[in-house]
Amino acid sequence: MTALDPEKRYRIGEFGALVGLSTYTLRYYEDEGLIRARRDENDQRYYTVNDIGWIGFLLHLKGTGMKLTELKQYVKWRAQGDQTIPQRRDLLEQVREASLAEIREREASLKVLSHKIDWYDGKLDHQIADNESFAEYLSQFSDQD
Amino acid sequence: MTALDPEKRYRIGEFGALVGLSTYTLRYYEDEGLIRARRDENDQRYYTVNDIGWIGFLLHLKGTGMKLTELKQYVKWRAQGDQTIPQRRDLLEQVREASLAEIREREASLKVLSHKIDWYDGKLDHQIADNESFAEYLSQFSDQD
DNA sequence: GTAACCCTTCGAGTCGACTCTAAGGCAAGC
DNA sequence: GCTTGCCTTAGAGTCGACTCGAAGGGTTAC
Repeated sequence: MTALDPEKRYRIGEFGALVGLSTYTLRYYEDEGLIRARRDENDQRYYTVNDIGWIGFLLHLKGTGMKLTELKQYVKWRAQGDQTIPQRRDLLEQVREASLAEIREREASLKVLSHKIDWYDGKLDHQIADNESFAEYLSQFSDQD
Repeated sequence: MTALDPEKRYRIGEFGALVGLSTYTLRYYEDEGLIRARRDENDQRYYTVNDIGWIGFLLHLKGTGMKLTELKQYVKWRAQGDQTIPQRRDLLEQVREASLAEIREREASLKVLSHKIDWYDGKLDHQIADNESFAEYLSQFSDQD
């Protein structure tokens, strides 16, 4: 069991590599108020393993399709304490619905794409094209190809 | 049963409303070689119900996350006839994999977001915050909030 | 007949989220 | 002592996919 030292200071470059963000992006996020970094006696930023949690959470939110502006609003509310929990909850709920809708749309599109791949596979299987059944097959998707 | 007239000519504005694209976008796609429009004796574009199929298919491909550049390549190959079927198939396959990977990532992110919503709901239920269990709960996600 | 629509070219603007450069300067490791 | 990394501010550049505007002119619908 290698225990990670909670005191270890990661400088911005090292930390960026750890969380998968460039130094540019880390500073950019800091400018935008999404994250904070502590500073050493020479004003150089440093992070600890503790900071991974929050950034990971942020990246998950971003991964749902949440925009930076929304993230900024969220962080702002968070800084205002527990009385903004309803707003934060509602924002996340709204993001969740939008994200689920996008997934559903994408899945529908993927279905069409997959059928097309299947059709290509069929066409590749037996070189003799049966254009009659092709047209029939395609009519399922209102796809003229 | 209202049969739609396959001869009916839709001008660009009407057709755009039908497929959910602006006239700008339709002309743009045409410039990019993705679609074609017939012209009347005065060089005005027109479309028929027949054109809906291809555009719908395109929009489905786009809906999987396929980029315009990829779409353009696809259309180019399509114009070259059946000998490019393997390339087209492979391109679609590649798009499919990328798209599925994105869905999986988004689903993982959504799980985190949903847990957070649940947690807010719990917190809203009983006003007395139990910070001990909160920290415990969050540690699941390596989320410091 | 007049408003609303369509045509062309061509270039500029928008949005989102970075990404990088410049300029000038400190700091740490080998 | 020199390379590499970090600091600042401020602004420019990138990518993708539109979106719009101007200019100048034809067309369609009521």
